[in-house]
Amino acid sequence: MEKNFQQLHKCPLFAGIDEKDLFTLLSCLSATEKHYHKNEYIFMPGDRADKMGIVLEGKVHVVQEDFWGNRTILTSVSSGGLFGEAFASAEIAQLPLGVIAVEEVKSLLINYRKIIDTCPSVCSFHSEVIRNMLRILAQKNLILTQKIDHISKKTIAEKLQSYLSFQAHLQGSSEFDIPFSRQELAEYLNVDRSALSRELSRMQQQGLLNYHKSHFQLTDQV
Amino acid sequence: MEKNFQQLHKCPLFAGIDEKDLFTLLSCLSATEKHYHKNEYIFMPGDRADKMGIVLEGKVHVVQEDFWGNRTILTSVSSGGLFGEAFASAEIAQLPLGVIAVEEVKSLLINYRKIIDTCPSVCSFHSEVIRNMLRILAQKNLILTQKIDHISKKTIAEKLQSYLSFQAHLQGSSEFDIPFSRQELAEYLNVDRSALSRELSRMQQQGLLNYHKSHFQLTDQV
DNA sequence: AAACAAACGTTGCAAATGCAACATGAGGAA
DNA sequence: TTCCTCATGTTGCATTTGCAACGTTTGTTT
Repeated sequence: MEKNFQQLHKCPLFAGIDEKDLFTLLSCLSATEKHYHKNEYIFMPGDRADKMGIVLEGKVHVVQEDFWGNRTILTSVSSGGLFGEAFASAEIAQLPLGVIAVEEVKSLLINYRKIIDTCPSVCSFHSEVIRNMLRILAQKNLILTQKIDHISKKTIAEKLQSYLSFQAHLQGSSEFDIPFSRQELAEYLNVDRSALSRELSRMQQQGLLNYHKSHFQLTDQV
Repeated sequence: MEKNFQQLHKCPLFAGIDEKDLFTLLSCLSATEKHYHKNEYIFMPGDRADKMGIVLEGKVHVVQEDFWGNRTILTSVSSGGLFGEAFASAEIAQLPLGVIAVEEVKSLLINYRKIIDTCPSVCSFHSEVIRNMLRILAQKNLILTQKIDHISKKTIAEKLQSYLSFQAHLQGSSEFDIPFSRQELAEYLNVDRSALSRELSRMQQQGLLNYHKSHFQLTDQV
């Protein structure tokens, strides 16, 4: 268990909490460590959504199946990441999706009530965890909103303008590097890689921007 | 101010809080009511993101401008709705977007610190507000995730299968009504209305479903 | 240097979609 | 009833995109 404390310290849910207080906090939260084999379900669709999990080791997939049986991987969560936190916090009764171990997984499960119900001993770190939880949910919110903003544009060129403008603003300059390769950017924007290259090429011809690999420079119209 | 209390009672941020406690709570939160004229900015891009707002009367738009000056309306918030809550909760320094009054607006502004910092008088409703905040952020999270799940499918048919499967699951039956008109559904899925009609028609021919207006029945393949 | 692999750019072509124009049908008002 | 309006369905056509195949560049290995 000891070595996992290192992991937990990096987990955003425990940000700002002194390492020496972690054990106290974990017992206060009744956190339990569980191990799962490859392809084993951690949460099944229909389970009560009263728990959330932290991946300590390994990788899990959040998966969903539609009416006709088509299976989709919604997200992949690796070491330090959370799963089930949105359903627990939203106070949803039943999970509409499953969480499955992609490989051997060590995970920490926490009952959500233990987080929001103030504990009898009124530990001071408890309120810190709640604030972290708020920050995590809100940040994910913003990330999701941005992504929708980008991918809901009609054409690839518009998606690119939206994404690149956002990056320029984020990095405070019209010249910047993006954190994606072409293939990754294409996946993020839900478009074909070669079609994306084609559009970038066109936009450069039109004088909207210059680029090389992952380095971009947006240019004002003259 | 009195009549606005009715509104506030319906605001999810104050769910579960007794109406008689609202005034105490509001002063505890240092909530201030402000009025805005049509086209007046409530928040400007670059403002400190330390406040959130509740629309009491009227309607506001959350707007963004990209590098080349293209303006987008991200969301529209009307009576009872919140704005700025994600940025405040995410502890973002500066707002990357603006909030503008579409018409005459009455709004309640709350400093986010007042919500998460436990107040000296330790009012019991305070923790209720925090729990509400968590629920609101998490629910919005799920709504956004679902939308991304739907619109990130490649074809219109796949988007429809994703959306309709979700509705079927939500309503617990393979026969259900959707809360959208065709035009609204097309906007939600980011596709053309007539193209959407065309796909629905095809899917019915293929025996995947039956529909009439907003009533749908998903059918198993025989 | 030579050989290879990986990432990216380019392009022809077919499929999907947007767009526009029109048809149909249901419901409301006079 | 008749007329009108609005939501939805239908369809031809142009554009956009996905897909596949191939060319180019860069960096690494031997």
